[in-house]
Amino acid sequence: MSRRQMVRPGGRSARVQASVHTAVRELQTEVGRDALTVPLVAQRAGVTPSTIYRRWGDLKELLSDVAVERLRPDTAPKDHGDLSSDLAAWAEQFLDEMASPTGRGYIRDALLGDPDGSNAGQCSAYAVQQINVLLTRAADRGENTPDVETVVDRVVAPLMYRILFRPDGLDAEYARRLVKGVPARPTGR
Amino acid sequence: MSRRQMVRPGGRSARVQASVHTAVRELQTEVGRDALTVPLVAQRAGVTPSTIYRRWGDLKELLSDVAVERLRPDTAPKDHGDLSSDLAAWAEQFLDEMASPTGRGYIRDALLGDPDGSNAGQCSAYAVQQINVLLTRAADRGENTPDVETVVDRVVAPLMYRILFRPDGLDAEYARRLVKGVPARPTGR
DNA sequence: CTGTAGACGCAAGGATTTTGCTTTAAGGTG
DNA sequence: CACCTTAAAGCAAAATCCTTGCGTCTACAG
Repeated sequence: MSRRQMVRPGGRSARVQASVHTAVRELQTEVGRDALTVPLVAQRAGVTPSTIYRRWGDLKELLSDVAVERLRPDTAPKDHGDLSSDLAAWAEQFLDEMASPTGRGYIRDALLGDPDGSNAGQCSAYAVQQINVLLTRAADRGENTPDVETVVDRVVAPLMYRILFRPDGLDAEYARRLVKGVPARPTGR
Repeated sequence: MSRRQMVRPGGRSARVQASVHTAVRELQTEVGRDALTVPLVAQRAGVTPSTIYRRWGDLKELLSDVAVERLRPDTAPKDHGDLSSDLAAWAEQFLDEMASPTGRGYIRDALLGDPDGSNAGQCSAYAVQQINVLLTRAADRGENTPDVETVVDRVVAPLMYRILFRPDGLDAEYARRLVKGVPARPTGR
C-alpha cells in the first residue's frame, strides 16, 4: 500500500478508497487497462479527480495498489500428501496465474507505481507466506524441509524472472523441473 | 527498441533520435528522472513535442528505449582463470550495477514502457550473451560447463527477483553463494 | 534531376494535472 | 452531548500536457 492509504480507517476515507478501487476493477474489465484515466475512474467512483490525485499521486500508484490487492492469494494451498507434490502443485498454479496476460499486467502495475518498493515487497511476502504453509506442513509430517529463501531462489525467482523478461516458452513442465531442483534439506548459509 | 525506431537509419531521423536520447540522459542527471516530461526533453533536444509523441508514443516508451541502451554491457567480462571465478566476478558486478538506485530505475523503466516485451527481452539477452562468453571460454579451457539457462535460473533470476521485489539485504556474498549453487555440468532437460 | 513518401514543425483544440480555497465529517475533549 | 481540531473531499480556475490536421522539408529511389 502507498503511503497515503489506511489513514482514518473507518468512515468516509474508507468509503472513498473502496469505491475508487471498485471503479478501477470494473473499468479494467469494461474498457481495458490502457483506456483507464484518472478522470474516468473518478467519475465512476463518484469522486472528483483531485481526490485521487491527492491521495494516490497518479494513476500508476493507484493501479499499483489495486494490483497488489488482486495478487493476494485468497486460499491456502491444497495438501497433496508430501512436500514435493505440494510445491509442484503450488508452482504450477502460481505460474498459471502470474503468466497470464492479466497476471503479468498486475505484476507490472504492482512494480511500476511503487515509489518505495513496499507494494513489490508485499507481492513477495504473499509468495513467502504460501510457501511457509507448505513447509511447516511438511515439517509437521516429519519431512526434511529446505528453508523458504531457498525455495524463493530456486522456484519463485526463476518463474518471475521469465514471466517479466521472457514470457515465451513457459509451461507447467518447467515449473515442475524447478521444483525438482530444490534441495531436500536446508542449505548451509 | 520500439516499433518506431531505426527507420531511415541515416540522416535527419537518426540525428533526432540521438539528440532526444542525449537530452533524456542529460536531464535525468540534472533534474532527476521524476521531473522529466516530454516537453522538457523536446526543448532540450531542440525538437517539438509532437515529434516525440509521434515516434515514441509517450514518455514511458522513450525512457524504456533509453534504459535498454544504458543496460547494454559495454565491455566483455574479465578472465579470472576458471569458470566459477568468472561467474562470481560477473555476478558481483551485475549486482553492483543493477541493485543501485540508478540501475533499478533503468530496469523498471525498461520493463515499464514496453508494450510488446521486446525491451525486457533485450535485457535478458544481454545477460545471456555475457554468460555465454564465460561459458565458451570455460569450454575452451576444457572445463565442464552448465548450460546458459541453468545459470539464468540459478544466478540471474534470483538476483533480479530480489532487486525488483526485495531490494534489502543484497550483497556480494549472496551473489557468490548463488554462483556456488550452479551445477558444474549441464542439467538433463 | 525529379518524384515520392516518411518524418518533422507549427499551431489549435481537447484532455489531464495541479493548486488555492471552501466545505464536510471523523475522532477527540470537556 | 456539544464543541473543537484537523485530515480529507469538493469545487473551480489555471497550468501543463497530449493529440491532431496540415504544410514543409529531406532522405532515398528511379
